[in-house]
Order: sequence, then C-alpha cells, then structure tokens
Amino acid sequence: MKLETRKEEIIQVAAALFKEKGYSAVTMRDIATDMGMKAASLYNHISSKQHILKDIIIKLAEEFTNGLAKIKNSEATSLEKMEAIVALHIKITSSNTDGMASLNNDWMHLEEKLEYYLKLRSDYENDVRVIIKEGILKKEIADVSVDVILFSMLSTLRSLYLWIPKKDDLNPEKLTKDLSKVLISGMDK
Amino acid sequence: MKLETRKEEIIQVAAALFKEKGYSAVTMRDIATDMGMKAASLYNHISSKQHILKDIIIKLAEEFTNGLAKIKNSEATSLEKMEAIVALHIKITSSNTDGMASLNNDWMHLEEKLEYYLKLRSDYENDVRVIIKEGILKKEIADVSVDVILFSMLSTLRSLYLWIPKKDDLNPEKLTKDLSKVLISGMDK
DNA sequence: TTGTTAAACTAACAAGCGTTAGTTAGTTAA
DNA sequence: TTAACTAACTAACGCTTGTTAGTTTAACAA
Repeated sequence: MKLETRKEEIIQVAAALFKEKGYSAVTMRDIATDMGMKAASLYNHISSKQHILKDIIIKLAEEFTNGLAKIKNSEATSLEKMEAIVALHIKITSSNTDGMASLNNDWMHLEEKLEYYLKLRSDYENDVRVIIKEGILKKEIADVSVDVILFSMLSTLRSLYLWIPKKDDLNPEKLTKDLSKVLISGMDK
Repeated sequence: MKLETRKEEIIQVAAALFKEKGYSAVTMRDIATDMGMKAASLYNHISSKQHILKDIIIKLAEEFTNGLAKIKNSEATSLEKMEAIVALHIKITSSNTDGMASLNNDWMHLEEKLEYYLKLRSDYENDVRVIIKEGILKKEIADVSVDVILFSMLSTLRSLYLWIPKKDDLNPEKLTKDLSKVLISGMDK
C-alpha cells in the first residue's frame, strides 16, 4: 500500500479552505500558500482543482451509501434504525467536518461526477423515507407527514458539520443519545 | 414612495443565481444575461456586486431580528413561543427562498457588513436559547441539553429554503402545524 | 560516481473577472 | 424646441484565475 500523504495533505488543506469560503472563492494560490508552496507545485500531486473537490465529496457520499446499506439490511426496529442513522452521521461528520461542508454546499460544482452524486443522494433519501414509512405501518412512528419527518431529520443531520467543531469536548456516544432523543421523542415533557 | 423596480429586479435575479451556484461563482455577466442586458448596464442601477449581496442578506437578517423581538416580548408560554418561531421562519422563507440561500451560505462574503450580520445572528441564537431555558425551568420543555435542542431546531428551520420550493402546494399554516408537532413532540407515538 | 526520480521552483499563458469611461437613443419637463 | 434625465450600449482597464512548460535541487539506487 503506497502512502500518498502529500496529496492527502493538499486535499485536507483544500477542504478546510472550501469550508471557510466555498469552493469558487478559494484559489489554487490560496491552497498553495497554506501548504507552504507555490500554486504550480500542487500539480505534482493533484491533476486539477476540480479533482480535489471530487475526491472530497464522492468519498464521503459513498461512505454514507455504504453505511446506510448496512442499517437497511439489519434486523433492527424502525426506531433503532433511525438511531443508527443518527450515529452514522455523527461518526462520518466528526471524522471530517471540513469535507462535509463541501458535500453540503459545493456539490453543484462537481461537473462530470454531478449526476453520480445526485443519484447517490436521492437513493439515500428514498431509503430513509422507506424506513420511516415502515415505522408508521408498524406503529412505531407517529402518522404525521413522512416528508416532514424526513426533512426535519436530514436537515439536522446535514448541519452537524457546523455544530460539531464548536463542541471541543465531543463525546460521540452521548451526542448520539441526546440527539436521537430530541429527534425521536421531541423536546416537550 | 418611489418605485425602484429595476434595481429590485436585478437583486431578485441575482438571488436566484446565487442560490444555484453561490455568490462567488456568479458573474456580473451572468446576472446581466438573465436581465437581458450587458454587464456594464447593471451599474446604472446598482453600485457593486458586493452591494447586491448586502441588500439581500441584511434585509432578511433584520426581518428575523424584528420578528423574534415580538415573540420574545409576548405573553405566550415557552412552547407557544417555539411554535411562533417555526411560523416566523416559514413565513419569511416562503416569501424569499432565493434570498435565504444567500443568508445561509454566502454571509462570509459580506465584508464591511460582516460584523453587523454576525452580531444579529448570535443575538438571535442567544434569544432562542433563553426561551428554551425558560421552558425547561417552567417544566414545559424536557431537561435535555439546551444546545442540542437549539441546534436541532435552528438547523431544521434554516434548511427550509431548500425544501419549501419542492412543495408546490405549500400551505404555510399546515406546514407550521406539522413541523411544530415533529419538532416539539418528536416522531414516536 | 552516475543516473533516476520526486518535488519544489520561475515564468508565462489565455481566459475571465468586476468595474469605469464615454457615448447614444428615447422619454419627459420647461 | 430645447434641455435634462434615464437606461441602455461599446470598449477597455488592470487584475486574477487555473494551468502548462521548462528548470532546479536534493535524495536515493546502481
């Protein structure tokens, strides 16, 4: 297994800058400065700016797809599956908050890989929707609008990248428990 | 009262483009094309690209501030206040989904008005936090982490701009009811 | 020692950026 | 009729963009 540490460093530095200002506002010279080199030198390791974005986003999107596949095919109850989805988002997001910013905000600049990304994304949403519907049928989940539940759940989970870095004392297990409780049982007494 | 329809048209067209691709990826020539004119002609009506962004974001941010002030000073219970906040977000967002995209994603490009925006934003968050804390003290709201409740609530409401345009049959009252129920009472039975 | 390779560099490119200057045509006010 | 104003235009500016070509330096293998 070959070590590609320099390339990975660049991708990591780029992701941090993309989170701060967005893909389009970050220049190759910005990335180079943070790497301590000149813009042209970046091309010894990466093939294009576009490619950096693709590496960041597609890797994460596939992690979500694979994670959800395991949950989908498990024997858990619907509410247990919902909690597992919360845990999945917290795990992936806390391991790469910078990359999650690009996944959420810069996917439209993907060009050649855009279609593939959009398919992964809509398949993901549909899979979660099915889990919610099953929960309603089995009377584990309240019979409110499926779309409202789906939207509320995914909006919160997709915003974790903004919120997790502020908690310097992150305890993933406790956060999973607290957030699942609020999402599943609500905030009232 | 003077009509500034041409300037307002430009701002509206710009907001739609900013939502699609982000502020930095939209050029003055893009805006001009959608307006059916040349880029230089835009400057008969607006003073700079920067100024367009400022007009979009600050107007919305102040709407939220004013709306929350009324809720804060009302006689309602804590849970009623939470529901009123949901209604406020649905009302403002459905009247300007394009602008809300800039408010959420392009505020970091505000430059001179950035500090002012950040103050409005953190004041808003603190006011909601106080309402939640009062609810816990009065035993209307469950004693889970205040931050988790605040985060889950605001993440969902701030994502409405992505979701409302997909519902072509938008009924703001019903959405307020459904979303409040899910946020306040959760999704379980 | 010599040859190869990895990873930095300088210099430059063509294209695109926001914006300004100066001009023109059509409408309104005196 | 003439003067002023509005809102479009063309042309161009200085700067920045992503990227390429060719060169240099240092480390390692033969």
